[in-house]
Amino acid sequence: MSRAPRSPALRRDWGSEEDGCSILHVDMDAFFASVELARRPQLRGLPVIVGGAERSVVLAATYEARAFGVHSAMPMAVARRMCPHAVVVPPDQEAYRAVSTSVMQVLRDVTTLVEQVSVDEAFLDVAGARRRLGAPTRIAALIREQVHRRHGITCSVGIASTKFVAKLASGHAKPDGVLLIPKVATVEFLRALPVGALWGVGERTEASLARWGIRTVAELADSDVATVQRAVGRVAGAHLYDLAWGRDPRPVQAGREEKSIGAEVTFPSDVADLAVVQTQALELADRCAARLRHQNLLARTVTVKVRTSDFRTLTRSRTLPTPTDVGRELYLAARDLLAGVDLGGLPVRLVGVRAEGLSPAASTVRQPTLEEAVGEIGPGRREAERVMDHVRERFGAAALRPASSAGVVARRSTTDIARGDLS
DNA sequence: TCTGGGGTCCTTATTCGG
DNA sequence: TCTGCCGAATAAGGACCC
Repeated sequence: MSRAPRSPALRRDWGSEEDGCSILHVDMDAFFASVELARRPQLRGLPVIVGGAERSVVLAATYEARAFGVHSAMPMAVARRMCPHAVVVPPDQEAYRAVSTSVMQVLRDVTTLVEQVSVDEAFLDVAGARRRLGAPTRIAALIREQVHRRHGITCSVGIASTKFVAKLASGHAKPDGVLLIPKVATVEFLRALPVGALWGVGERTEASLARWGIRTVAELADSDVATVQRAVGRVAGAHLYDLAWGRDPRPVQAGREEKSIGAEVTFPSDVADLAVVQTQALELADRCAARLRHQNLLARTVTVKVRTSDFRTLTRSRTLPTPTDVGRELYLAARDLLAGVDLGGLPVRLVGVRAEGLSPAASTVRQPTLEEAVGEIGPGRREAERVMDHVRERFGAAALRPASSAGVVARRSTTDIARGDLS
């Protein structure tokens, strides 16, 4: 699902020397769309778009849909216009996660050195697996065969001496291919690319570099480091310069820890009533807290995010006196923060709640807060939320909601309740 | 054309304690 | 006691990635 620019001409034979090329980047092809096709074979050969209803973007598109100019992150309204006969499938994150977990297991059977980057891609360091399984190209073939046999989906693999080049290589191997960039060919491969291909160069950075006459990786590599740093900043400049010369010392890191857990929603239409925004925040805080508890983590900082109708994004954050995994505590902080945001009289398009400063619950000392002492929140509240976790586990996420966000549910017909629905 | 939801990382400004 | 400096922590925003 990478959006980095590619040059078709670079999908060629760069040599077969595999020594020093122990990094593999495995990337699923049109992942969400492929999963949908695998379980609905009648859709094969058709332009298929995975995406939500109104006010959303394309999450994945089959190559048939891409032929019409549809690509991921494109507004759905635009995609439908470009390809009116496309089959639109709503996303099923649970199904994608399940396939992802199974694919990652295939990779971990190759080596323990697997760094999962997202739901559909991962880096492997196969230096230690060579004796057992053979050369990297052979390992890549093995992985591709296994993934296809188990799930009926294809993936592409990039093989190189560094993570960054392996990732670019997998992008150029797509769809359903393998590309090896021998160590000696690295710089030549990179020079042909536009700067936008470099990791960390998006629209803004690309424009900044262009103002200094830098449009290709070759131009960047041939520039003075100081010039690049003036264009994009000291740290980023030095980093980009190194990447342009194929220098990327970052190792494959297995088992990276999460830094934050968040949830956000875009309203179907903009909301002017702050009470509605706060009620939504309650549900989001609850979701965050449930995930914290599920992973045995506590959060120290709460951040709220608000996007106004003019697409301006504001954030406000607060560090709690003591770390928590209680939804009520996250919500109280979020509610205060929301009340303090100056929206300039504009209605709200999106609201989000994020928990940051995470630490393992087992090793974090929790001091009772004043609110806990007077009983507003605290151990009792925490136990209640744990019970709710169990109910949701058994009866589904919709089984329980905070009372103040249950207005819609309350108005549902009694037949739902008669059918045994707990809400 | 009209822009999701999940994140990470970096920069800059401010505050606070020593 | 006042002032200045420094570093760490916090807060806000923004760019970027999939």
